[in-house]
Amino acid sequence: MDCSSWVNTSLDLNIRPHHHMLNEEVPKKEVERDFFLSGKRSSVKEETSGALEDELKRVSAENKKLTEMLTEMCENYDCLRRHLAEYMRNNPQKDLNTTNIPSKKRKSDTGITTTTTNNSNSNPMAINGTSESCSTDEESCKKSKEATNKAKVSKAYVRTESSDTSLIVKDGYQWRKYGQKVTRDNPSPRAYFKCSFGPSCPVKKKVQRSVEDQSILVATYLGEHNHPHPSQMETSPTSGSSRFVSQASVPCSSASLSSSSVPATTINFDSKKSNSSTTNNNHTNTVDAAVAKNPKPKPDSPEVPQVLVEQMASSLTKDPNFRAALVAAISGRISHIN
DNA sequence: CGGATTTGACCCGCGC
DNA sequence: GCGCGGGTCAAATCCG
Repeated sequence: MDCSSWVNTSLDLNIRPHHHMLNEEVPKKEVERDFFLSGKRSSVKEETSGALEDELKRVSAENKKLTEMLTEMCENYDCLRRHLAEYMRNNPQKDLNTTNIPSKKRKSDTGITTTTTNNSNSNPMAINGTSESCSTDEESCKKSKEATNKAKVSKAYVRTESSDTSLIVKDGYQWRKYGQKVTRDNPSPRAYFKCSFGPSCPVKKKVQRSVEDQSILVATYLGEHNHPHPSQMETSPTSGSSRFVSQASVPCSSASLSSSSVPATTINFDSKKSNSSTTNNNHTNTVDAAVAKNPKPKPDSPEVPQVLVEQMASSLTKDPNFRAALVAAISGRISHIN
């Protein structure tokens, strides 16, 4: 209610809410007038301004802390990104795909795999698990290019209970299964789903268990939902968290990566090359790629899950959508407190 | 009974 | 041209 929380901060926490004006035009005149009107009221004003100052300090400190945390996360992210780039250089053959089995794959399937192997790093539009372009070096790419231009492709890895044999990835959307196949390179069946949000939504997904680790489900999403996330429709629009879920863009952002319900992430196929020089909007791709690389937990690297968590956290903090949601959430919280 | 799932058949693109 | 394999269709079945 009061204006104390609306300090201009480096986090841009204050997006000029209506309170804001209290600090500007209106108060000046009113304070002046009040001052002349009654001394009693001016003392009240003094008290209030003291409280406001305190509040201001508190919020500023809070803001500073948040900024520091953010900076730290960003540094971690950069560090991880460098490591990833280095790793990619050292292991150019290893793909993001969970199947390391070299297969004489056909191109239709590899509208996906081709995009992973060529220079899609120049794709500034790829955001959060999307691959839109095949590059130029393959003619055969034409068709998959068409396809991928129409349907964005993203991938998510979801750890499930080992006892859980279903091919269900809970990402918040409703899916209708329309087929199941056993593919050659993987003994476990692949399930095909369409978004059940009417025929208007073209999104499809494939779900299959990872070859290396049967407890990991690999969900491949094709296309973008043209409707809001169900959770967004159900919950109040003022809820910061729900807004975040919906803004986490694209398909599948809320699937869980582990049994402990770590928020999941979308994986970009071509992101492994999504270059490290890109800034801001693309950084998530690189990290997602790193995540994508890790679905098969290496026995000799027990720290992997933690790394995943850190990567996701870093990725999230770099995500403008997430930041916007964070700002909204914090702003809401602060104003709620007041 | 209606919607969701299952599953065998079919289609189509690709490699040989 | 043929065979293979992934993706989709649609009838049958299941389930609430």
